[in-house]
Amino acid sequence: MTIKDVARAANVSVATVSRVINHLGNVDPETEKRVIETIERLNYFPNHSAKSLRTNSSNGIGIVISHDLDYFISFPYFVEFIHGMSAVLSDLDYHLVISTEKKGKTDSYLEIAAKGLADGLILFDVMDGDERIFALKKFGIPFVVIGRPNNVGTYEYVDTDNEKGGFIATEHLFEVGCKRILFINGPKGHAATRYRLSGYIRAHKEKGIEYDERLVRYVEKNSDRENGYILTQKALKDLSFDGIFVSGDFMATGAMAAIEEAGLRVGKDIPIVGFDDVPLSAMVNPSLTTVRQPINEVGKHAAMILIDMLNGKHVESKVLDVFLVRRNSTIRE
Amino acid sequence: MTIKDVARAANVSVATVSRVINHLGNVDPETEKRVIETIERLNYFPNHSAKSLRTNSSNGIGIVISHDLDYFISFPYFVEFIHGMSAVLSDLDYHLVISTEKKGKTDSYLEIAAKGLADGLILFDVMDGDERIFALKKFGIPFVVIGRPNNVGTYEYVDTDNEKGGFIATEHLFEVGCKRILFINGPKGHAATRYRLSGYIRAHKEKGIEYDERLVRYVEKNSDRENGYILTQKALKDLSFDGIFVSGDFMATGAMAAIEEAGLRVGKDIPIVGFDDVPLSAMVNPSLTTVRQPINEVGKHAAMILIDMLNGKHVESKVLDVFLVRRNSTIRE
DNA sequence: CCTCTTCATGTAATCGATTACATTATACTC
DNA sequence: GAGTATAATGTAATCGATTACATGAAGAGG
Repeated sequence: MTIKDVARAANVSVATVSRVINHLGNVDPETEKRVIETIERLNYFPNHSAKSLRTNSSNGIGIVISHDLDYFISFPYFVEFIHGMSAVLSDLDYHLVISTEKKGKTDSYLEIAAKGLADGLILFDVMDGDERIFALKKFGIPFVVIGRPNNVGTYEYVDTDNEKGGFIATEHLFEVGCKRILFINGPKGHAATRYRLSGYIRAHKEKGIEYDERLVRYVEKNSDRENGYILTQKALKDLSFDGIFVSGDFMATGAMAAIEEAGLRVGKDIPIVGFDDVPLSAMVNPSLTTVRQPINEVGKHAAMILIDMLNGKHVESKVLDVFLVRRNSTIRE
Repeated sequence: MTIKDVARAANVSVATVSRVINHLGNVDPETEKRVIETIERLNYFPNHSAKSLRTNSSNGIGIVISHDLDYFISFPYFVEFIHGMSAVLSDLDYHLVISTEKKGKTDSYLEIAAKGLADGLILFDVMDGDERIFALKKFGIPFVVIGRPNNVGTYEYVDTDNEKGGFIATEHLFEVGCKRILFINGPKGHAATRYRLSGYIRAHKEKGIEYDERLVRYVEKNSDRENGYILTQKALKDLSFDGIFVSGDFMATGAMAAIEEAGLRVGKDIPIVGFDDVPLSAMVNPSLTTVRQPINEVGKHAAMILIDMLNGKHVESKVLDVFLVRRNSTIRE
């Protein structure tokens, strides 16, 4: 079933069919109607490869996922992100192309665009100094970064306001009476880790409390429950603190477990604030006060910005607001 | 950068370059070396659309996600599933194409294949009697179904052993002394719902306990915490039971909350078994005994079967084993 | 009634790969 | 050394769309 078949069946030329499909005008309403009917009757869909080849554009947006599952797990909202993107993409007749970084190969992200499988890329696991950004710019491949990594030159991005997140989490802990707040942060080298620390420090400044570097701990790699547990246990031995801000809800549940195991009560003795607001956070006991990020919106904006770039429009990076979800882990009563 | 540029630069014809790229042999080792070097020097990647157009195959596997987020949320392992698929796909040089069901349109799943964007589809939200299956067969589009819906003719599928899951969950509850087990099942019309019920019934038969239909409740639509809570509360009024099997861990946390609110203790008074083993399940208090499904493997097998189909190989549907993860929600002590 | 637009439509080149077929060179058989 | 198989390579058609350009008809203006 090709455009020729449709043309024949509708008794017009392929050019006319193409004009109808692409709404280019200059077609007699009568003819147009006949063509549309024929298209539907024959169940014709224009061949994507042919169109793509001819127009030199694929209408695909590429995502490359790293080979190890780690990052996936530490990005609990991946599905929500994809869904946010999808809504925009399908409205504009784009689709998502997902490729996986092959073992041993490191340039799948380039390949997907160079091949013409995607017109642009979304990068969502970029570390400070990531050299992929330079490669993409060198090859002139449009892309949008989720987050704001350092030392990678300039680029368009969509991020949540991690600085504010760090600030309101810390501020809230001050509000419920904490004085020395343990901060279990994400891995070094991530933009979010840096921004959340800034927020944490700013909250100290505004409160007039001196910032004690020793209270900030970084997870080695994965922000999972296990590491939250271990780091908290260690901190309990090392130093004194009266509240915890944990940069990730899975980690936070680990911290909660360590606190309770030490005979302390989460909330009453040690208030805890998490980050992310994963479904889990409402369900644990006590439920977890946490910072919620509009991940769905991140996906939406990333898609919109990228598509605007592809259409040569002026685009602006975006930082989306976050807010505190108050639950029981910070109630003293 | 096209195959012509490479041919010119390597001083051969496009045919020879193509032979090298596709490992078709009949190329002088000397020439081959020169061509490979040229390809790498020029950073050439064959145009996907051209190849796809000519060979009439896209190397894409399609997934269409429904427009509402509901299903997504009730499929907590979506990411794991995608990741399982991805590993296989990238090894075999396939990629994933994700499209979203457009508002008002209902044939995105057909379109994606008819356009030639994907060579085959994975369907993972098929209800009993879903008419998409018939359409796909009519158009000769290869596909693999996740799950085993009824009344949709024959098809290839990958599923987890939900019958066994229902059985071992129920059996375990009998083992810890339950006699009347409330079963909060998923929505009617889903294959998993049916199979889990069969397992539940079989466990009764083997134990010699009469199966009481009134103990089985179905959630209306979403297997979420809210509905688990509501159904359990209602059951507490309606009937007597001494254990609960909940067809989904999110729902199970709702059930746990309702039980505790009623002044009963989960485990000691009312043991509860869930299904899915989402990350949450290990973190709630008490931790949830549940049935674990190898979702990653489901993704892997779905990809393998579909690709085998595309290559005209003989394929066999697959049912993957499940197992019980024993935690504290079924400890009496 | 002749010229000039404008509209509706068609013809054919084109995008970048694959591949059937042709061609040449080389090696092998007897 | 003639005949033939085999290897290495090239030429050109092809996939299915888009689109520049050509064409003819109809309407406008004088």
